Amino acid sequence: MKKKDMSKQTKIQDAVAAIILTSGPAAVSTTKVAKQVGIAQSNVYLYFKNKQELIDSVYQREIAQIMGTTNLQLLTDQTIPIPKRIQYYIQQVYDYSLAHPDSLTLLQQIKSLKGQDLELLPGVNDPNNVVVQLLTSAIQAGVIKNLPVSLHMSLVFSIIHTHTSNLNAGRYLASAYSFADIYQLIWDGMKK
Amino acid sequence: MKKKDMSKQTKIQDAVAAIILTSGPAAVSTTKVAKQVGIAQSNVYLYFKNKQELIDSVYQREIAQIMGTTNLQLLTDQTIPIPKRIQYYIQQVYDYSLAHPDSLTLLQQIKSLKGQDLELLPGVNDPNNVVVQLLTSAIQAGVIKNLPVSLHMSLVFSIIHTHTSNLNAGRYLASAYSFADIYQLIWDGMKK
Amino acid sequence: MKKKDMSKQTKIQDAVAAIILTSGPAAVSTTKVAKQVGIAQSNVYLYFKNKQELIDSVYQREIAQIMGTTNLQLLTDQTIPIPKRIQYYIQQVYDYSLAHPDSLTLLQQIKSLKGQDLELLPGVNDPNNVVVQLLTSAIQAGVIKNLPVSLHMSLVFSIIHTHTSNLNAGRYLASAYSFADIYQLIWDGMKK
Amino acid sequence: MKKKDMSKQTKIQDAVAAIILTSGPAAVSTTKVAKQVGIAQSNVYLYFKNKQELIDSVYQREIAQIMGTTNLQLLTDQTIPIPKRIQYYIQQVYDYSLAHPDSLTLLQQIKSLKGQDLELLPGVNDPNNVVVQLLTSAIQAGVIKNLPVSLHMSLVFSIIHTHTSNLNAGRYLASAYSFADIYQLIWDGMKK
DNA sequence: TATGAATGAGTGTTCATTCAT
DNA sequence: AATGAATGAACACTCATTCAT
Repeated sequence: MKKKDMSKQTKIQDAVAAIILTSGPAAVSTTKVAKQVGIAQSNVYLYFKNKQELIDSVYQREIAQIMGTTNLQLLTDQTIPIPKRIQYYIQQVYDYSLAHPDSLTLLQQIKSLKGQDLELLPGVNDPNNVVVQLLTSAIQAGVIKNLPVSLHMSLVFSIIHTHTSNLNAGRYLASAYSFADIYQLIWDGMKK
Repeated sequence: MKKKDMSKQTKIQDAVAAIILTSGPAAVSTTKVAKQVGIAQSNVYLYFKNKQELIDSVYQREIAQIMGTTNLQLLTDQTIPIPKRIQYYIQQVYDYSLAHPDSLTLLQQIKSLKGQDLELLPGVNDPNNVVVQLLTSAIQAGVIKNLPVSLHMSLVFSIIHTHTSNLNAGRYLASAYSFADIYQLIWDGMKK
Repeated sequence: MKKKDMSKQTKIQDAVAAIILTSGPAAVSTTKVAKQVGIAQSNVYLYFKNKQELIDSVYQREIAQIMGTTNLQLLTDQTIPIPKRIQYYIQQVYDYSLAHPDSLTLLQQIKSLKGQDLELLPGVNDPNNVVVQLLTSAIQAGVIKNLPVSLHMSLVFSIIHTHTSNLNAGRYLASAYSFADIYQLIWDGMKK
Repeated sequence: MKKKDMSKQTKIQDAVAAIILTSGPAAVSTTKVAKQVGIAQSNVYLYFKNKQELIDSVYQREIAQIMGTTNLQLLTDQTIPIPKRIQYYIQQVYDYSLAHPDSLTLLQQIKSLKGQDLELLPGVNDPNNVVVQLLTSAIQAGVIKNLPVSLHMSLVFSIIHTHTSNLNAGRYLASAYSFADIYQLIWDGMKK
């Protein structure tokens, strides 16, 4: 039913994501995507201008999903102390990553396609970015270490991503480590 | 001069590394590699059985270089307290990464070629691996947190890699942060 | 005109057959085939999964044509005496071979591509094969010599094929020898 | 020991023959040949001007071997009656083919490389050819059917070749059929 | 005699993209 | 909205051949 309701556009994006996750980003081709969706190859171009836009859209969709799941108000609420807000942030990334175990991997894979290691998430350099603002304030307030924001964010993402990948690969059970355990490592690293 | 002395094999590997770093691992093709080296495309196959072996060799070369620069004795020397040995380890990764700013990126890119994010360094699952042993002992001794070794390693690599990439991209000066700063974040995260 | 009506698929197969007959099976390449048909090389893959399937299809087409021209009922009609049925069989091969002078050559050439000389026609080892059944019955009835069926079939095909090739090469006129002449040699060899 | 005494030239020819018999004539390449012999690829060109000459030499060598094993005097001895001489001829082909089970196959494969089905053996059109002379005389003497000599020769070769191939493929035991059985079929076909 | 390095042409195959229907 | 046919460019890889050593 859900499948039935899904637009072709979505189906195509799903196929791209699936191919990336199973065979790597270099394996994505309109041929394979179309075959997987069950449409003609040329059909892909009805929904996406070209391959790059298709892949970009998959990236954007993933970002949008993260943003949609994220409670930005919690992070900007000045009435909540900064450490608490950072904890919320970490928890949100953690929860999202567990709920969508392939999401971070997918983003990282797409990034690697083009070369050069870019920031793990968009907006790391965007001063308007909510998280960047939160962490910047935290540095100024002397709450977390005076290090580049990107280092703090990298800490959050790499630890959670590695943890999720481990779970995904069955290297240990989800019950083996709680959020508190993971959070402790991250926060100990960040905090001043 | 140096170029003159270099064997074709090395030149080819260099070209592969360069292409990966500038255009991503998917952009590597025997055609481009040969063109960059200034030889006929078929010539690549005189030195490498196939493309995969070529790329693998670039990976192995990078690993070998890291290993060559690493002082393993320091890490296994039982007379040195564990925290000190871990510090040596972090310092070695840090120094290497600064001296070879593309090395970690290169390794990460090659890994991502095939899909699925594997461990950043080989031997993470290899119990004989010196670093794995060191960290395992550290956990048993209650020196660092009781979390998967891969999480601790991921912490080390992602922080140092992000830092190096930032420097490489000119986001801030190398003098802006000392090793001590970086180390502090990592060690605070790890230590119990 | 006929060319206009022919599907691309057929044209491609025709080109393959032509190349095999003029330059041998090893000379078949998608490049040459496409050039001969007047299409892009990649176009071949719209109609055939790969080169092997293309060549196989040419083989199958030839077999199908033979089967289509063959009156199998005559060969299985138990009311007709076995020698007469064998004569019909020989006559059918003869007529077909004269009408399609390249057909047997084509089949033989394709067979030789892969190495080892296989049976000249498919189904020589297939006990369900009508001809095999006919000849087997003939042996049991003591009508033809008690020798492997493949020898009898080889006799039929090699004599007729050589004769047709001779005609094709203009070594003598078709009028020089009648079917009766050819048949006599074959039948004398087979019969007990 | 024998191998040690063999000249490189011979070893190369052997490799070509082996490749043809196992993988078909199209699979012959200087690369594979050299690898099989254990020499450098370029080395092949020390002994043969080019690939064609190499393959031709393998062909010639096979022919020469047949000729060497054949007792030509028996076939031209006018004191022996023609039917007896033809029987000797058939027996010689038979014996040779059993002793060198791949020889006829090899010759046929090489022929097929170039396209067009040529005569099965060289000299079929050469009036000086001993066998052609024998069969021509036989026709004139009214001993065998008045059909093209090539048909008679094709009869001999195809039957014996098919029989040998069957043995080679283990389709039946050599003891299952005697020379007399095979000879009977051939001679019944030829004789007037 | 023997080799390894070199190369240009060729192989089969896949690709992203376009276009008429 | 959807398709199939078409294509040129790229791909990895193999080849026959040459040449300096």
